[in-house]
Amino acid sequence: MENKDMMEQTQEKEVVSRNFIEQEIDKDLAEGVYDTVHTRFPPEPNGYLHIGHAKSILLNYGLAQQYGGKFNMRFDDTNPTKEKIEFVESIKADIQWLGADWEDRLFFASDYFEEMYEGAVKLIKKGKAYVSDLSPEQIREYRGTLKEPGKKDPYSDRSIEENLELFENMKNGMYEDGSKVLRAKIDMTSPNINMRDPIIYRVAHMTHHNTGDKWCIYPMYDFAHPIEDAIEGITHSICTLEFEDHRPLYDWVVRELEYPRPPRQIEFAKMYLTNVVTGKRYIKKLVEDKIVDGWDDPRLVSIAALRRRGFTPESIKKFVELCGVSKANSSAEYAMLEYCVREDLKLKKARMMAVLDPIKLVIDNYPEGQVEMLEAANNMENPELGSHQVPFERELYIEREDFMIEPPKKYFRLFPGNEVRLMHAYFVTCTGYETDEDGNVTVVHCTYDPATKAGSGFSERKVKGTIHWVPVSKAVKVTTRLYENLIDEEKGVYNEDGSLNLNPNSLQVLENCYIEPAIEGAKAFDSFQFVRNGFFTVDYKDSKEDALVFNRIVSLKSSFKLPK
RNA sequence: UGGGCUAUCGCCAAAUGGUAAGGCAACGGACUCUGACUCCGUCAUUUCAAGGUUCGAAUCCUUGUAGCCCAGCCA
Repeated sequence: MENKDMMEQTQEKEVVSRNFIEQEIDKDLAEGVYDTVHTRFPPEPNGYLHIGHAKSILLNYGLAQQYGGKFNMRFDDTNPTKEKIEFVESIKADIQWLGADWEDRLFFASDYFEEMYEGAVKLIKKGKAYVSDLSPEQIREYRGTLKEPGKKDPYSDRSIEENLELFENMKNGMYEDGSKVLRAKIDMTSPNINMRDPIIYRVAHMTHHNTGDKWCIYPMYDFAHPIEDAIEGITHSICTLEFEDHRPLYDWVVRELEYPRPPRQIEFAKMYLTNVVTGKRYIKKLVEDKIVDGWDDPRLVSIAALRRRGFTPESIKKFVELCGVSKANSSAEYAMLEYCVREDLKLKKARMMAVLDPIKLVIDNYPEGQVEMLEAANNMENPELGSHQVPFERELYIEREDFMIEPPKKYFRLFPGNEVRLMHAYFVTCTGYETDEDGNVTVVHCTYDPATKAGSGFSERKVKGTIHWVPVSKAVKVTTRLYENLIDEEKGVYNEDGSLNLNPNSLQVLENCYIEPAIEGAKAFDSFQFVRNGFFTVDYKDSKEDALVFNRIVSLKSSFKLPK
């Protein structure tokens, strides 16, 4: 039964168009190049993960799932100068949160240092690698430029025996950092700079977070990565576009090292978000400069920040699927991400009323001191989420924007003489208002019609507007933070003079917000943030609770636009 | 003539020589106890440009144009 379902699903998938990576994999499988699919996510532990990594994680994991293959987690920790153990844990946590399961396959590139060393020795023995004494400056000089070929390294003719000895000496710590490197002997005149005798080992006397002081030579990415993939039996090594030029070298390494069924590198375009700072190094700098709270500041798009902002793993997964995979550089609109979280949460979460900018509403014909409990569905579209009670009384807070003295045409909310519905409660008709000496409205007066109680089936007349409210004496006062995305990338993260180009309204603190007392746990939170177009979620940094979703607050983004 | 890659609606993106999917956004309208949701409708005679091949081209060819990546002992 289950099998049948799965087959149907697969067939359905096949009708739908496949992305170019899936097509490549299909071909490999059909041609018998591989008989399984094994992918991996290989971050360097030098920072927190962000939305861009989510695409890679979910892509790699998804492919493995889809083809019934395996997915590995691997830290690409071949450069101890940049890596920290603290990032290892955060990365693992973020990936787990996203739901990518590496099962028992958690690896460190540094665990393969021995095999990589042997690989290097093998290359030397094949006459395909040599130790060079050139200084970093000389190496650069000899490499040539983008348009001019490089020059032969004067040390490239050393004998195999000499290279072997020198390389062993490198390993044994006989040379200072930067004084010697091991180079692959390929082609100094190649139009592809990566093939001009790339450095594959460098000397770095440094304590590694995983291997400690065992090594003082470390392999370079271009040499290490293909070996890591080959050792783990990776079939499809999926990475981003900037590594396209490195693929010939990747292939060279697995070929020269004679790995059977060598892995294959496939590149796809990174994902950017329009008008949002997505670069890892920018995020890092904003954190280090303390421009933001930390790596999980909700104005960022790190996984931790998105989590804190109320995004769910499902919403991010959906976003990645919606974006698709291609080789064209592109940047998705933030609206698409918001759509995904709305879509995911709308049936899943309880909703409640809240007022961000309160103004008092007095129901003059409602008995003073009377409190009545009204039933409010937690989610009107999903009755399974049940309901809660909201106390209703003579004095309420409503959103300041939900009242206007002189409304423009098509304004459906409260204004003198107009009747609206108080959500989950009664119809009220505005009878007047009070102002202070500056003319600001301080209190709105109204009368209610007891016959119009919600759920009573009243249908004699209809109203166009329904507004949120909260009981004055029982509402919970909270401080709300409204977060906007931080940077308009078109202007650049940094101005030409080096100053930061920040959105000054990226963080608004609203001191005077009220929420319903009804939902358990709500009191525990003191700050909120919102997802535009309808949802209001709790910032649950200090709570392990999932985000509550509030009902839409009309004043946040009304589709009613004031005529100019 | 350094090399590599890319170009399809405001934003993603499919179409693999057979007559331009879909989603987001936007805009109309219906519905509504959230101006939300839902529903229904509109939104590329044309695929960066110009030529060519073909009965037929987004797909093939030619010549251009634009953008991205590469000269770390980073990944």
